[in-house]
Amino acid sequence: MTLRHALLALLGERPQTGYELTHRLRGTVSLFWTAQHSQIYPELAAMEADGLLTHDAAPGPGPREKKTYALTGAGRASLRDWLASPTRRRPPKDELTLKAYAASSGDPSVMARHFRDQAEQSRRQLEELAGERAKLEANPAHTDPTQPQFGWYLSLMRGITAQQAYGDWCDWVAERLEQAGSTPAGGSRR
Amino acid sequence: MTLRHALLALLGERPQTGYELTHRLRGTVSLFWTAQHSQIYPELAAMEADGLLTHDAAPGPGPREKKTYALTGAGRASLRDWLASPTRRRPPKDELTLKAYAASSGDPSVMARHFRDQAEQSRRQLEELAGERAKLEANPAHTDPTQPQFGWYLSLMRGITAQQAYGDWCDWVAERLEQAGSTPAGGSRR
DNA sequence: TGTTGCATGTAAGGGGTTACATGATTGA
DNA sequence: TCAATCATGTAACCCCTTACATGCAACA
Repeated sequence: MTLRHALLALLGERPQTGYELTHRLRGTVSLFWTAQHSQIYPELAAMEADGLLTHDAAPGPGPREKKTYALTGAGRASLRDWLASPTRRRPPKDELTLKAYAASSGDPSVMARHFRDQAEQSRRQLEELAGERAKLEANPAHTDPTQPQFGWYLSLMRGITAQQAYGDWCDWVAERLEQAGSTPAGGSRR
Repeated sequence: MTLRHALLALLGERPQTGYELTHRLRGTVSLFWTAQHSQIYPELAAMEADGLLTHDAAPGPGPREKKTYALTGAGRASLRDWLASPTRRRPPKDELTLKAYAASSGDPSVMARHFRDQAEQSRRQLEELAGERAKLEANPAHTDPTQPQFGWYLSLMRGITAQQAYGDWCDWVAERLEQAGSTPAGGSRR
């Protein structure tokens, strides 16, 4: 139940609606956590039932009320507990690395193009992230550990360094595959 | 249904039992894909029903037969198709980065220790991976694109570079948090 | 008039983890 | 005798994605 912690983390900054939370989990936050609105709305209701949240209702644009959720004391305590608790790292699932693992079963030149594409995509995303970084660094709040921008900056840098490593690896793999593709298959010995 | 592709990738090297596959998905392969036996056995049965696999049965140690699965022609074709198909990268979920994001809601010095621990753990795992790397590099097959060791090497290097970037980031975060912890909270202005 | 944004909800189904269940052989 | 390794299977439950469903306001 880590979605719960993600929502506590986001609501720790300020009260928000499910709609806002959904959009934040598609923006920069999506670099390390994602969720659909269909998951978020029921979870917010469950968290309120558990006493972690309360909401203010206002007439909404559609047929239903607009609900702005805020942390309760218990919610804030739960957030602090989670931040202090040990983190178990569960292994990421990366389909592209899996393909690299099975490289000997595929066509080297086709796969090389594949990895080049992925590297290219990675570079494009890095440019976007560099823009975000510049924005944050222009604001001195990103060095103040009591401001949310501090955490934003830390996690953005994770995104940038991870993306950098990923892109570099893709290029390296592509090179190895291209070398393999130019010398005829099975060209070593047999 | 990517578990299916992972199993195709592993069986592409040689025929194996569900038990062997389970253990490989806990060793080096776990760096980029994992699965439990409770997931694997039914999937192998489903793949056989779909004509991708066949099995040889032998008397097993327990009450049931031991089944060694091998790719059929269709299985091998499916593996090649997958390798040539575009990969959609789905965002990884990283709880530690989420905690960094929420850093302003926590105690800097407690969190700093947390990130130091994680960096330490990362370094220990890197040592293990370096051992694996040395083993592979001692075997010249790791440069031959027709040998499974070629793919093993590619994916192992992904694990190493990713782990390196992760550990470095953890250390960097810890430093920032330690600086914050030494100067009294809210020490900028107000 | 048609699309985008705001705003909330439910349902179906796939994927994954944890736990239950069985039983022989080997080594401490 | 007790634990670990080999070996396969099922059941319950949680998490997540995709799709269905509603309806107002603003803008092109």
